Amino acid sequence: MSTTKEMPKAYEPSAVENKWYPLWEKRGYFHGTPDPDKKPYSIVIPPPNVTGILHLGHVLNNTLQDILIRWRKMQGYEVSWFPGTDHAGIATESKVEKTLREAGEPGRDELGRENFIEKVWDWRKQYGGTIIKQLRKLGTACDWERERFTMDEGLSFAVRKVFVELYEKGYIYRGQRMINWCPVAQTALSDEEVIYKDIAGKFYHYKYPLSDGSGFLEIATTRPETMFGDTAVAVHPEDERYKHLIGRTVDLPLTDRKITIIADEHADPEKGTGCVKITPAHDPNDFEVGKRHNLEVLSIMNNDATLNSKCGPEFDGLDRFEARKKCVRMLEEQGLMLKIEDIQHAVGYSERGDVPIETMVSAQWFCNMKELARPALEAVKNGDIKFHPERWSKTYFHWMENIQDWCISRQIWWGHRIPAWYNDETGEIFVGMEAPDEGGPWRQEEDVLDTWFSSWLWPFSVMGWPEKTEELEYFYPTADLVTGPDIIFFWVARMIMAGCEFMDEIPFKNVYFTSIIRDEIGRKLSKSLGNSPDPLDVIDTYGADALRFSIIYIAPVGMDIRYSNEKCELGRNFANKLWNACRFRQMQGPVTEGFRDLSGVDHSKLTADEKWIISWINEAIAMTNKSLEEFRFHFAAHEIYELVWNNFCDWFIETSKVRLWAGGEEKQQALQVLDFVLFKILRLLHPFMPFITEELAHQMGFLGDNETIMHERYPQPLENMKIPSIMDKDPDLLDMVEAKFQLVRAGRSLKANYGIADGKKVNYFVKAINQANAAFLKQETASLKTLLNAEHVEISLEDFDVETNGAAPSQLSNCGTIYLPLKGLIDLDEEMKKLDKQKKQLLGWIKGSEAKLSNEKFLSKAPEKVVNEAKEHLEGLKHKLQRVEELIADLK
RNA sequence: GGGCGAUUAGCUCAGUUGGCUAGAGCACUUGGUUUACACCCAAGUUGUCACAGGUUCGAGUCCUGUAUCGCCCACCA
Repeated sequence: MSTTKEMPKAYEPSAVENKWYPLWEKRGYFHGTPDPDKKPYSIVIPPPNVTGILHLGHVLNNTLQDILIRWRKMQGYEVSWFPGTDHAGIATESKVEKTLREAGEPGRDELGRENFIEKVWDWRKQYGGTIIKQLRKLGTACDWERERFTMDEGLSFAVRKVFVELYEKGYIYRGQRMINWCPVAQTALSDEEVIYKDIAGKFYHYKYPLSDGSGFLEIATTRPETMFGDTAVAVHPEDERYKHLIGRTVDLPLTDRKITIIADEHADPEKGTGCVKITPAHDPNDFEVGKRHNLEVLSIMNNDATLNSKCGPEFDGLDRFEARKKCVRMLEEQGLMLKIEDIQHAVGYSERGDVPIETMVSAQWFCNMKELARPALEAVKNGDIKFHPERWSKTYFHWMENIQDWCISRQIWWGHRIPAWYNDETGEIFVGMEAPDEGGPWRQEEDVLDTWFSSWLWPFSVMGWPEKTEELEYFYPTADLVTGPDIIFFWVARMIMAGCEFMDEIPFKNVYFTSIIRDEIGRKLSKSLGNSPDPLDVIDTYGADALRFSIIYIAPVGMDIRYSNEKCELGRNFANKLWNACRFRQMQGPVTEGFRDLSGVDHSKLTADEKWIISWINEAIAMTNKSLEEFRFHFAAHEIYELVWNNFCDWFIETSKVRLWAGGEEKQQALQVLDFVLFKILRLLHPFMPFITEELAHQMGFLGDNETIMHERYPQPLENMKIPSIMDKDPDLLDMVEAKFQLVRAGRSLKANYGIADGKKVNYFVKAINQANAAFLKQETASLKTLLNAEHVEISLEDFDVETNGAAPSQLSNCGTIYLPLKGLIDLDEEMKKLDKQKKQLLGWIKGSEAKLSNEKFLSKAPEKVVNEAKEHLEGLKHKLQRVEELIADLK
């Protein structure tokens, strides 16, 4: 592999990204096959809606999964990330309807069921792959050969099988019940699809006159138009105000009906007027009251939420909100309206249609979840499944412990048609995998299933269930699930239930809940607000790696992210920094043989700086692996960022220049260490920034044309690498290296304070604090000269000679005091001020420290280690004070 | 009404079983084209850790309460 081609000065992501992804895919690197010699690691993607286009939520979510997949793969697991899309019944159906409408083509009802469904399939063929293509731009290592769609043959078969099984068990049933109805999509919805919003509304108080003319009842409601469906008025049985009226009737205004006053505990004497109008067909509570009292269930609404003929000719066909106005007006005209109050109240909205839903009674299919919930609840309680952050389990428990029957039928066409057939002659219902083969007037159920009724099988249906496939055997259960907390009920809970029920095994061991992404000022990202950046634009501008890294870097665990495109500069700059570090290395010569294991280096000859960087990389390796184990992604990102930028680039590369410029053996060793560290960094970073790391590993000559960084082992702490001489921990040595850097900072600071350009060569004098440091610093003179950009650095145990050199500005550090002799140019006032300030500060700290150490209780109760540290600390402070006082004396 | 979370530098946030003289990035100030990088380097400035109590030798970290903001759940007429 040639490494002589010069790298461009700045990293240019798009060419690199477009080159590698197709290669990776073509070479099958993303594909996992059952291998008994390896441990399996699998993830199923939360299938995006087939109508979807990539947004930042997907970016975060899929980057996290990709990090896990690539990391585990490099750790030696056989991995497979099962991708696919969800048919998203209501969303897709309305999307296609809209498309047809806009194209002026015949609409859904005109086309009829068969033709319309065909149109949806056409649409899916044409546009359904959009998000899948977009995911590739992000670099996701999905096992594309295993891509599935929730309406594929196999998955549809699984859905039918599950339906039949649950029906036979008696969990699934058909019944007349109160459901949520979306007037826009004109279908039933599950409870989870209803979003409650606090809305400003009116509270209407008006009269229901007693039929005998002896007075009236005052009732209060937010929805007067539902009065056409009233079949009773309820009062509390113990309510003294109304007790005597129970059993009598009122004249229902605007109608010619009389309704009975009934006694029911539902009526709360404390609330409103204590009288409640009962509308069994349109209110869940009233429905229950109606059942208790055998009241007529009087439906007054059409499917599009207009009133029906039961409401009389004046209201028939009128929209519910129009009807409300008209009702109010008529009540006022008839002198029945008492008062209208403004109130804030929660109104259920349909997720899709964004209009208030209607609760109404309807014949639908339901699934009783009680038994299914039991083992699923247990699985999280006993820790078989862990939530991260853990607190989400509370939400889960609460929902699962109060789980309601799931309304699973939808009055749309796009989806899995319910495998039930009605015999109109006999009234029989047949439920089975296929239509009943005996003759007869069997008619299949028109309804389809809730989309989530296929999604909840995803972890095993993608692997071929109910067939006992090799994949299922090997990759199930999956390891980790990465998803948003907003679908904990819709999806996560139900998958756990389905896994326990149909596989007899949990579907995943860990669930990581991602942050919710908001804009800079904390608003949710949405198309209508126009605050939702297109990730593809971001990738164009900054690069996929930059986007990935930035979003991980800024994502706090379990909290919302405040995102803005500018934040991607962080990732872009980081990528560029890494690029240039490699570029620098490459300019020094071809790759060395020791880039994997430092094999060309006599370990006993490693310099202090080299040991220092190796110890740091070791630390970073340990921390990164640990952080990923714990799903602390941003921690890992910070760890690597700091390693690369602060430790490697700012210090190590700079100090290694001494040895590189020296040439010969010294240079060879320096190159080996640089290669060794860089190759570790690239591998460490690969899961986060897959493109640039692959590119650089090749550019640097670490890998050949037919190799990939994905097949390299993820770095492990060096203890496992049998390089004992590197790891013979010499804590004093590492401390001395740190102290050296501190000394360098002090020296640079002196320069800056005196307005001397950083590049100007100067002379320094260093008084070391002791023999050991003096010896060390002497040995490091060349390094100091380079780092300080100095002509000369004199290391001594003697005092700086004020007599001959004149007073010089100085700075303390942990290994010595550094002086910048300026031949009389010193600003004495400034120096005195600086030293005075330091002295005051030191005195303050010493006082605090002494107080602490003279506290008997501290000495007796604090751990010995803490006490000793405090003592050492005080010694250090006193020593520093002494040195400051000497400097002050010198100035005088 | 119940539950959960947040409150730390101008902004966005770290701070993992209590040991901090409270950190990072961005922004800001000053200087800099040193043979990797101006997507850069160097040197700086910036804080009653929301408030009030408590536990402790020691609290940003634990406990109680208060305030503000946000999210979720709940059938309220």
